[in-house]
Amino acid sequence: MDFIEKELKEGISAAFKVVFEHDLDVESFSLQPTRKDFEGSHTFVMFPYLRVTRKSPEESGKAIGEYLQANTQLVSGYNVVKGFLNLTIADAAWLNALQQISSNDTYGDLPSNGQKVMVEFSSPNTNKPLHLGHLRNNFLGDSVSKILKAAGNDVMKVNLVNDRGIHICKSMLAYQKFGEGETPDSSGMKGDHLIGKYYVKFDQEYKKEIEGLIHQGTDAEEAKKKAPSMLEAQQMLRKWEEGDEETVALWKLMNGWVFDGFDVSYKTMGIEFDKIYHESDTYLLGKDIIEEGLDKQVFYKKDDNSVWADLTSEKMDEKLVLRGDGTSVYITQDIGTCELKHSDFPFDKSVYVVGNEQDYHFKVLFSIMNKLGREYADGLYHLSYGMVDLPSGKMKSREGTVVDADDLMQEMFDTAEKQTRELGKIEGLSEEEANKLYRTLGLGALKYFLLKVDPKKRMLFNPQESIEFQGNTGPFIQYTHARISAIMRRAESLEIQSGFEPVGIELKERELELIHKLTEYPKTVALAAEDYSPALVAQAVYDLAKSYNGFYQDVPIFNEDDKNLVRFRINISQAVAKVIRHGMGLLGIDVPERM
RNA sequence: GGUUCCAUAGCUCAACUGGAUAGAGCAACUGCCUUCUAAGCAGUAGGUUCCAGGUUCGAGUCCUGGUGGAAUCACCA
Repeated sequence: MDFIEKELKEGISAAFKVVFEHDLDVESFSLQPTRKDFEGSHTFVMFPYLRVTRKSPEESGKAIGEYLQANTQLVSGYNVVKGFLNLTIADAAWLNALQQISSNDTYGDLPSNGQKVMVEFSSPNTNKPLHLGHLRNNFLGDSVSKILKAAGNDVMKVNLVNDRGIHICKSMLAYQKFGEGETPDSSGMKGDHLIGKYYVKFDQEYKKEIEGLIHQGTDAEEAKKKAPSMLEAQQMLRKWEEGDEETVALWKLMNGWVFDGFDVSYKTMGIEFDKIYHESDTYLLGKDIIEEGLDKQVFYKKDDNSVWADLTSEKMDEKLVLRGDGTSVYITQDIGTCELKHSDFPFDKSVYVVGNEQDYHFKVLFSIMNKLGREYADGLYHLSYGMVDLPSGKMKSREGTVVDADDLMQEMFDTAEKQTRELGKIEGLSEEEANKLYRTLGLGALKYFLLKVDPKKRMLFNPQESIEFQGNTGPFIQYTHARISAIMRRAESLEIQSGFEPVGIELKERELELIHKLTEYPKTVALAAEDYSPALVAQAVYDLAKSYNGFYQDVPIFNEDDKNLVRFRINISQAVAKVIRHGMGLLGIDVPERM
């Protein structure tokens, strides 16, 4: 909380004590920003306290306002409309706040809270390339990690790669049959795209076989199970699990290609992990915990030897945790992996960035960890984000209705280049600088587009209407930063010293608005961390940039006789740029010095 | 069918967690580049917040019941 708000709340609390002889806990209420149509910046709502004041809302507000104005340096005026007490803060306090912000190089970073947080995201399958949905996942996970870190947590970013299983075998099988020794080098394709091609190929063949069987009179469900391709894929999975040399060699070869491809994509996205888990190493985990659960009577056995968890008391169903033949299912692995993660990094919180289609799975998982008596179970959190829809509906890899991640990023870079050229803004840039700028802008537009929406909500992406560079967009905010950079360059060339004297300055509306927004920024970071919501940061940074552009339009910076005022306005600009850079950084977006 | 989530301007999204006259961007229309970057700024128009009740001084937000949509309810992952 910034000191203006802190002092204000303490003042209000003191006012209640003196005027109404009532103890009002500072933590028990909050102030809200005053609506634009009224005088003032902070508003206190009187309605909830009328029982205490035993006066009309207007009289109560007036009494508090009067006290604050008379007894604090902070409040220079007030007005009461209905039950809303609007408070005006003295210019000196705002100027003081700006100086504090300016002198703080890590403004926006909150003090350490000693909490360890693990964030798991991305978690791709190695049988197909990344698509738009993965982009939302990756950007979200990366941004949330950065926000949590800024909010004072010790953060560990992990990626659990799903590199084994029947879906991988499908690609392998199709490659064996139709691949003819093709490699990423020979085909000129990125490894993940090459493998994806064979995954689609498998599905086509498989569908043909099903149709053939149905034509011969087999019913649909039966045909899906009996199709030769599927039987072969299952056979291959068994061979893989037995460690068959030839199968494992092919698996390693093809996975290697995919990883090379993914590395390129992650690099383009600007995303890194602290640790990578492979499901091929972890898929057998969890069985010993199932044993433990049986001993503790958290689980029970059925006649066929299969093991179950009964969650009916928590309005969920029974859940299979181990098959009758002793092999594991999805949740078995997750139970084991959860334990492994905690022993690797004893977290207070563990965040799973996974789509909301798995809501039920995680509810079950967390409930089981809880029943098993894991003290860390309360810290498990499913960051459940909504799907990205296309106008045609949901994306499906197998049906080819996906927006490919690499293609989309390239399109964004191309669009950025086109727009930059059209606006004639490449003058004076080297080829290398220009290319870097296109990437910064293109990726900024894309990340901002996906992160500005509340993660929990599903969102729509229309490929026909390309992502904008004007309005509420990444490039708009980047542009604001570039503008300020230009001002800083000019200030430097004019040898204007930084810093200003906080006296004799009468704040303009636009200046006050900017400082007010700057002071609220740390609160936004804290709230974004609490809600796991980069959207809050995006909104705040956009608001700030929007305000700055208004200021830029209305208020001259250099064309001003009072040199102290010039320095003050440069100081504001610098502080705004600092917060924009910090906020965009939390979204994983770079800001350019010129554009 | 059960469970969970969602429904706000023509479109994409906000609304500080129950506060004042519901805000931005895009699209449409008007203005503003011989002064610091027009990827900008200012303005016009656009709303029965899906419907019907309820709680409250106050409801887009909470409760109940509808309508419409999505996800999930696998010995797939």
